[in-house]
Amino acid sequence: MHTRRLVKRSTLGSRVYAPSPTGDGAPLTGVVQAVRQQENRDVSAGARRHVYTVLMQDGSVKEFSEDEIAAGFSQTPGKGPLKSSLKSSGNSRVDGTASQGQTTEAQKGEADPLSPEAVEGDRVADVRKTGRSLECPEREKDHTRSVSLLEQKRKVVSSSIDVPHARKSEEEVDMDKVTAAMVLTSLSTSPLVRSPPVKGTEGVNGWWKDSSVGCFTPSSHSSSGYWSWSGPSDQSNPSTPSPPLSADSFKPFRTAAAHGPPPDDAIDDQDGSSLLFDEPIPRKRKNSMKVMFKCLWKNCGKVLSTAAGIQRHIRTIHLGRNWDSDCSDGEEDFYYSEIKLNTDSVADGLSSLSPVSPSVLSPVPPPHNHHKRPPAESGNKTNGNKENYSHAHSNTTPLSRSAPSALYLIHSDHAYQATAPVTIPSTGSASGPDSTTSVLFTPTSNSNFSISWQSPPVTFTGTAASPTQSCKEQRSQTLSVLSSPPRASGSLSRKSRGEGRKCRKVYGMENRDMWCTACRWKKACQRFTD
DNA sequence: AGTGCCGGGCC
DNA sequence: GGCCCGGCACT
Ligand SMILES: [Zn+2]
Repeated sequence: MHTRRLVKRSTLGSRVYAPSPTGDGAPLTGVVQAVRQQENRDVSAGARRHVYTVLMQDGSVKEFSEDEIAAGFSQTPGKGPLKSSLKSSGNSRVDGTASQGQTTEAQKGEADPLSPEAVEGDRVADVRKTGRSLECPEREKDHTRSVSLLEQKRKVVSSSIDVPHARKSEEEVDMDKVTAAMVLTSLSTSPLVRSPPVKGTEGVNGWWKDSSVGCFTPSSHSSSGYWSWSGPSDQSNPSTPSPPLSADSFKPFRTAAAHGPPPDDAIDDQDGSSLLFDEPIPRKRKNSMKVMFKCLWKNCGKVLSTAAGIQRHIRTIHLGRNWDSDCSDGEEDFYYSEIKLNTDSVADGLSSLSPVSPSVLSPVPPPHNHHKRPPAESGNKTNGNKENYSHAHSNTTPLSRSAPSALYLIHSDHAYQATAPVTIPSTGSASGPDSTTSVLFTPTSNSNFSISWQSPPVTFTGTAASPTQSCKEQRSQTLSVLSSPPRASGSLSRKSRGEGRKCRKVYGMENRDMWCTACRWKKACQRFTD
């Protein structure tokens, strides 16, 4: 509704890049203090152009023409075709009509080649205007495209935020996210190395920090408590105590969803221009995710939709092997990672971003392989069991190696422990020590874990029937774990259902009275919590 | 089709 | 509150 975001107000207060006085070097940033319009049919812009009075970062005040500033913009670091998230939609104004002139126009001049699905630059200008550290990286987007469709939706600020100085292109950031995620996982889970400091990868750290502040802010908090919650514990969530919008909010690449502004509402608020409210969205538990696989090889951001594809890609392109699909030693696993995204819109963005161009900061590839970067070969031929946690498995680093696996084992173990003790109504199973029970409980589906603790990995040493699948699971788990900041720990983005059996299953409908009350009331089981 | 459980309604 | 259940996500 009343969305009115004022029409393109001037860009006063906006931060802009201006050509460096010396003519060449890096552009300086400054804040627009005033804007003047001049009649002067100049070249490009059409009838009029603006002159900006900019307060430079060094304190001086200068005037720049539209073009100059524009140039500054376009040379912004990343040249990413990134598209990302902005969800444009314009309710009432937003679209291009209104604001003609300004920065937008200039930008368009040079940035559109890449991403077709860009959003309108307008929006960008808008945001920028707030003066607050701008964030959304989507500076260069073409505006040409008929965004009309998009515009129909509500406009939401992108989830990715970018700090002006950050010199990375969006894609780089994306890659880094993935990479860092991996790093963090392996490290943080390692019993030996508990501290977060990821040494040697400060670059990664850097963005991680940045993005967590500006980009994602997963405000997930699900009242994971018992059904008799004692109030949602919003730990230190600075933002509004708003209702649990999305529990599944952060997928690494989740960008502004087609619906509300969930992930970044916090940001939005600060932005001061939160025009939209959350729509009704009655129950949003829907999860139409799409899985993509991204190559983590240095400077390669290839994204494919199938694991096989990406594996092949890595094997042939990066590892220099050429045999076919099926026989792999599993090494490729280390060089790609799975990413989930919901709906197509996002997918588009990713794909468009795949053609990476080597730029300043190169993403750090899977840290643990760090040394083994050069096309190594099947060093440890643990055999192609991709059933594993991609990394950590046949790895060289002792540390990382033990970490994740340990974690998983423990985890599963724990889970079983919880259930095992339960006395199953049916048989008395005369002498049924652990072995018996375990057998009993082993769920056929996610047997990866359980098996490993019980019997030698022989099981899957052979040829993994459906590697991708299990792989997938692993990864997703991994990702979700790390994508959530430490504090949000308790709440996973979702509660991967299934897992342990609950009262109903254990006791059966017949013995309903044996269920815990929660179960009886169709609430979250209290007896068998996962 | 079955399970787990959220959101709600009724008392 | 206790209790029940519609309905949905997920398997
Ligand atoms: Zn129960």
